[in-house]
Amino acid sequence: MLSKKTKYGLKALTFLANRKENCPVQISEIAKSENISHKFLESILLTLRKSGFLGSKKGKGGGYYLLKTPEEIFMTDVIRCLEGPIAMVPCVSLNFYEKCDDCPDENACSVHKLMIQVRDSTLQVLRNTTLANLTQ
Amino acid sequence: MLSKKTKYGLKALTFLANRKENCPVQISEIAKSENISHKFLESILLTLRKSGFLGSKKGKGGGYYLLKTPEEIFMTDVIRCLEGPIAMVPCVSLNFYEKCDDCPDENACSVHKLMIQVRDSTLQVLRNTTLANLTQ
DNA sequence: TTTTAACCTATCATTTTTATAGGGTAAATG
DNA sequence: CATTTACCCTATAAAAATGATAGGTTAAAA
Repeated sequence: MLSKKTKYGLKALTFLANRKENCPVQISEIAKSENISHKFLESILLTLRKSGFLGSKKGKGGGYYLLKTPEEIFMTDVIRCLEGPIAMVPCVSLNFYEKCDDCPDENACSVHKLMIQVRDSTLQVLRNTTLANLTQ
Repeated sequence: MLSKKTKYGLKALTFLANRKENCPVQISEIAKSENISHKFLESILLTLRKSGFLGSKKGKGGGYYLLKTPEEIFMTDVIRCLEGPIAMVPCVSLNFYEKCDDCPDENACSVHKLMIQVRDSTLQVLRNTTLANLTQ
């Protein structure tokens, strides 16, 4: 299940990408338009800024804006930033690998086998989708 | 992230499918072999029995056994039984559909759009994989 | 009738998720 | 240079989901 954090993050990014001018947009404006709690959205945008997706400006007329063009923002990167691993089990994760406690040999594990296939098919979608594909 | 419930359930099913004879196997034997808590596994096998994947026999020589051949047990069905929806958001779920609170129009939602694609690519894998593909 | 092993319900502990509180800091404005 | 604005940051708490345990019940075999 996709967390609200990731869902809201994607909606906010889409909102920014849909604007004609890439000038700072206030948290409040995004929160209101997308029905998101202001404070919760604030923490999400902060994460996106720290990961290099967004820039920010303080004070009057401040807000958040995209640091890249929508075409350059890949879903793999956004989801890994907000949601964490794309794989459904840590033992098949490319970026967040972890060994399973209960598995003596992961090459013999049936779940491992299946989840590699699921991961790869999900990756194929996410790698070929950018923020630009979500707009309009 | 795949729950332990689903993971353990898949491992147990694979364990049963890998046996030469389809005779009752005790919970304890599966639990020991797969490093799963006996009681937790018990509740999982109960779920699988109630959904028609497994049969059971009480008393001495009792245990659980497959009710279908491994070729007839599809990953879509097992995962929906143990994990719930395959989709990452309820608004794109085929079997567990729910409207989102925050979305006035889901056809205009960027997340909705993306998650339909992810769902479909995952489904393609799970629909084409049976328990038989996980064995040996 | 004793033993075995599944059946069933309730409960609890832990972790994760979601959300809120409240003050701090930088920038624009007049 | 004071005031307002709006992002920055840490801590915390409420809620939900997950993982695990406890303990007795029932059916079947020996």
